[in-house]
Amino acid sequence: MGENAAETRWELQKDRMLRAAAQCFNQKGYSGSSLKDVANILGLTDAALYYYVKNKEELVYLCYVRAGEVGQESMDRAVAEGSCGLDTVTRYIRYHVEAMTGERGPVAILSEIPSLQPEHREEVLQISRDHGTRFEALLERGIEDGSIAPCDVRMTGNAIMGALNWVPKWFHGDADVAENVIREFPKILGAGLTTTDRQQSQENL
Amino acid sequence: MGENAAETRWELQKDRMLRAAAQCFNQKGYSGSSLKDVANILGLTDAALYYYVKNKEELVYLCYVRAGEVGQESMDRAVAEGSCGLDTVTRYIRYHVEAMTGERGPVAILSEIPSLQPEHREEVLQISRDHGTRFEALLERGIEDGSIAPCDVRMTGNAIMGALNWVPKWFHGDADVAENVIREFPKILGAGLTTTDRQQSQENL
DNA sequence: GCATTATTTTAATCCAGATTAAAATTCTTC
DNA sequence: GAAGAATTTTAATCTGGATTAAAATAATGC
Repeated sequence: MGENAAETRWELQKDRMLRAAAQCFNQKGYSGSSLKDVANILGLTDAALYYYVKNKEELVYLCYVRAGEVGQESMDRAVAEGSCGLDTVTRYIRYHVEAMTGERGPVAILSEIPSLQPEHREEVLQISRDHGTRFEALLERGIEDGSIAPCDVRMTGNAIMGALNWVPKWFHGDADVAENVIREFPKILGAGLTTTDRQQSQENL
Repeated sequence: MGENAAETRWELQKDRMLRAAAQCFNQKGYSGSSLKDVANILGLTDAALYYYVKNKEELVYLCYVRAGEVGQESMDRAVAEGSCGLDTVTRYIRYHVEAMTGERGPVAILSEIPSLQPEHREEVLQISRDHGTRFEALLERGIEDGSIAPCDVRMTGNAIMGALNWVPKWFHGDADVAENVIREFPKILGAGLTTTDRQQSQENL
């Protein structure tokens, strides 16, 4: 039960590699990132990566699993510490953004799931679906306890998760920017959930 | 002056090709999409695509230019028809979502900009930046005319654009779903801009 | 119907970048 | 400081999918 932080050198290097890969994939795209690019960031040779991973597909796969873990951690913490539904959702947004822009980053954008081999693809999709379902459940809880105005939880979830998923696309490690995201994202995304004046400016068209 | 709809067969086919490519890239990713995949959708052979485009890079490039056009159209229309700043922003969101999920879709996600050749990359980046700037200007206008609560326009813009940019990732043409997005996205994203109760549930951490 | 142009296919190349095997280096332990 | 394991590199191969050239088919105007 004592396997929290990576202990062996191998595990440490592997985690470094996954971050380097995430950085590459987010910035250059999957096809635009050669193993050499990833290896360069680590000061290694492309062939060295094969000591940690079977092939490029497994590298992406592990990036995605890691991204899923980061999301789950944020959600777990939010659920543990949140009071009402809205508070929990807002915390999730904040914690998730904090993680992505901070110690756990960079986190890979799940852009290439279809390139994964069937078993890996299914697994990642399942993780992703579960995460979405968990988030929608939070929204429903908020609607029940009255902290969130009634809404289509599927679409609302899509909107919020979209905004979050896109963060790694434009965030490149600037600490000042990180501060701003952490402050603003929970505001803009959370505030949209409470308001009752939803129908305004919807009249015509 | 009179070049609105594509007229020649060549232009029609080319537009069909761009949509097919966007669909492929969004679903399978760039690397996961072979020219054969794109050609199959059109009932063609991969080599036939070279009649319309110099190479795969240009295909992506044109997809991205087209995506930019769709965004601009939505913004133009919103600016033309909107009243206050908030109304314009809300309209932009609705029009953009309508376009992406409707007649102009599918629209490519700008995931592989770094794979473009330098000139193309610069051009697409410029289009993308301009679009972001225009959107931020809308937010500022709304803050000035009092319809939008003061906020970090850069981050708020990132949040909203992220939610929008992610749509093609999960929307695959279902008309019922389209209805829901069009109804809910302006609500959730627009409502977050007006509220004054922004600071709630921000106290602790 | 024929000549010309537009469009697509067939059948090769061609190549960057993934992958592999063996050798070299570094690290550990006694 | 030598044996053995862990890690990385060097130097090849290997390959899918992009690309190309020439031929075949379809469309159009006369």
